[in-house]
Amino acid sequence: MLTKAERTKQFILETAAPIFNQKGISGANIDDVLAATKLTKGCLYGHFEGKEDLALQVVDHMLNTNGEKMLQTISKGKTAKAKVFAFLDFYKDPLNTYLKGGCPVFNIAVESDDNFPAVKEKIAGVIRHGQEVFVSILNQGIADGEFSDKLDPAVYAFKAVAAVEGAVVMCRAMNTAKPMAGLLRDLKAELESYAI
Amino acid sequence: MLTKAERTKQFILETAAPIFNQKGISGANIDDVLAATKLTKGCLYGHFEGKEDLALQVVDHMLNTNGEKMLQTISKGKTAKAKVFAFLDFYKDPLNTYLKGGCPVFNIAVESDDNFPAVKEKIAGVIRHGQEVFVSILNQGIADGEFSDKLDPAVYAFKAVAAVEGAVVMCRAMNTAKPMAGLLRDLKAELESYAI
DNA sequence: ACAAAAATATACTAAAAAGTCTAATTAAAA
DNA sequence: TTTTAATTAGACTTTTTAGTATATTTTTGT
Repeated sequence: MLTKAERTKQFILETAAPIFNQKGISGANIDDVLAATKLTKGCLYGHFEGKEDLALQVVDHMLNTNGEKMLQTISKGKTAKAKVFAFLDFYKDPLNTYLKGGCPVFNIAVESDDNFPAVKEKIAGVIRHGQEVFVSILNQGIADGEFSDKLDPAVYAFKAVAAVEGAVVMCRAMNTAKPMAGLLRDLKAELESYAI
Repeated sequence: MLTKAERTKQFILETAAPIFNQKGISGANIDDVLAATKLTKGCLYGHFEGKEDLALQVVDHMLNTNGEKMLQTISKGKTAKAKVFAFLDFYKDPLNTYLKGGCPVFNIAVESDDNFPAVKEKIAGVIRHGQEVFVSILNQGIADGEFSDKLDPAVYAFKAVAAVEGAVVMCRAMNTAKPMAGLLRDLKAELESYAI
């Protein structure tokens, strides 16, 4: 069983995640977290060295959770095509993301870009790894005779992720999920055009 | 001729733009702007009511400049295809954007999403308008017999912008422009596949 | 059940950031 | 060119936010 302190820390991370995802690292403040958790400074500073430490651990928590959710989603598909479709469908409701505030990977990527080099490095790793997984799924699909070798895995993987992530931002700004539906249909159709 | 005050204000906006684009509205502070402009508080507060007013006007300035640059870029192309290609090439060097810190539209979209409703509305308008322009260019291309009517303007326009904007963020995070090149080639090839 | 250790509450201090005020300088119109 | 209005400098105040220190309570192992 988890110790009380471990549970408290976990609780802080989970409660702080949507705050940081929505307000960003610069925009979020300690008092927001205290208000949301209904804990006090003494408690929070017992678990984290300061705001920077908290932010870093919240970021880690968000990225880990996101990675797990993604992996779980993809693993539901048996074929390469099913995996890619599952990935795409993960983004079908950009206005109601599992974590309030949209995709943490992108949100953090934008904010960390010129401000938090350590965080930026972490995000770069997440993106690179995601691309590797995506590419290897497509390669497997080609090897299994599921797709023609005319399909360029690296190009499709990058386009799919970039488009879908960009679409989340655009849909959220415009407050409509409609264009996302068209995009997902299109990306699926393109992949199917390589089906053998 | 511009009055001195007008020039000073313009100078402040131009100097503050990259600061806000890189650090965000929450992350940027007045002292950053004062340091960069080498002006003093009295001066700055003579031109702006406060940080919020400054931020709003900087955002406007960035969006206007971006819109002009985009329009200018697109208008260089005579045919619909040339216009779209020009648009796409606008993003070919995501690591060295004309405004330091990447695309202001996306940066602002991400930050304003859950924090600055007024700014978010403005961004939504910019995105919507961009889509309208893009779609009408493609429609013109179809009308002119440049493209087959199999091309779905709304879908292509949304995908192109989402992908290219998403790609900017990903490339910047990973610190490489390489995948962008592949994406642009792919988006161009797809458009050309509709050429008559 | 009890003692030691850990966790939490509260009041406090420190630092950073925003914003104000008055004097001086400088630009623009008569 | 002079005079009035606008602009700018710089020190000051206020507010917000981060962080600390100590007392108290609660866990946890014996």
